[in-house]
Amino acid sequence: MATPVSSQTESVLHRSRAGFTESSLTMLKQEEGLVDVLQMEDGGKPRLDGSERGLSGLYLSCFDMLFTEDAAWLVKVAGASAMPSQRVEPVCPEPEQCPVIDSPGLGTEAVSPGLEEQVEERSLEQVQTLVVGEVLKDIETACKLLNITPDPTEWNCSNVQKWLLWTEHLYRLPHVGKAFQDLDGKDLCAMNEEDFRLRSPQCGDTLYAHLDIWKSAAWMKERCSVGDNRITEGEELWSEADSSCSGQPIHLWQFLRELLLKPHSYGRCIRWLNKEKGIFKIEDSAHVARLWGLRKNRPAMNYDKLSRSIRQYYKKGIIRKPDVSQRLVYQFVHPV
DNA sequence: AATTAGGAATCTC
DNA sequence: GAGATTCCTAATT
Repeated sequence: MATPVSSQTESVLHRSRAGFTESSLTMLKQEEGLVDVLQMEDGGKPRLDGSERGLSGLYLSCFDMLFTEDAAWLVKVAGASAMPSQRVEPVCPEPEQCPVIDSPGLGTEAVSPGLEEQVEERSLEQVQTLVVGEVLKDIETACKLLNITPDPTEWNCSNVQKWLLWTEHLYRLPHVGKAFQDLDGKDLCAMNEEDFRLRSPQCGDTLYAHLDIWKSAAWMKERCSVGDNRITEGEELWSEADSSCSGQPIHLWQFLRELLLKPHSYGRCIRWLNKEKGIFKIEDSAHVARLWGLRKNRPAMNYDKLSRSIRQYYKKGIIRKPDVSQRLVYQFVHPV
């Protein structure tokens, strides 16, 4: 695995304009390549459609969108004629060689100065804003699913373990939770990259980089909210009819709705067949069960039990089987 | 083999 | 007590 980040000791002091440290952004950029590799792992078929993506996945989705919807624009932005218009195959064997979005001087010699430069500058800002927005959204989604706060410094030991499990799960890292036992969020945030490596030689650097992204996001959020009551995009999402801030334990049907709300992240494991009628299909029953188990702190959760809970909704008139019954297809009785 | 259905006991808030 | 979990048997796909 590529070492995503190096020498981040001063990163907190050098937040970029968008609020993310240079190292976090570097990692995000490099993940673009990494994700392609990860998604090739089963049977060599690229999986670009949804779940288990997390930050990198959303980041990639963002690029999918740009490439498919406005390929010409992005090619111009990047100033790279070699840029593919579709991301079907991994574009670069080494992450270091991947096209990056805000490299100073990237492609600048190919573009004439003046107006075009300004346009490019603005486009880069737009891309950066887009990426940052997606990262924030993804962190918030993870928070909802794990029932933890976005700010790592507020985590208790159990929250830290949840985050580790989640990150390991998303990025298919080996399980290293034990190496971080009895650490709360403050302890974790106080650790540097070397500390992470000491505790986990295999993926300490990766975990450190991911935590750095979370720290940066929390830092940004705090900065945005100070003296500014305007609702940010993140907070808007946060205030959706969501379970995690109501204090009430989340219901399974709410959880399923939340997953369905994020096709970007979970479309591969659960998706609408007919949103208007509230008909949805569980595409990966084991994965949805795992997510539910994570959310409820029930490691032994499986689809057998989850589906039993869904069936309890039949009598209550919350969920039913659609008129034409299909395997793994259910219908909300009262679609929104 | 996986999914569906529902009874029943138990757990958790 | 509500809602979810766990375990179960039996039927269906």
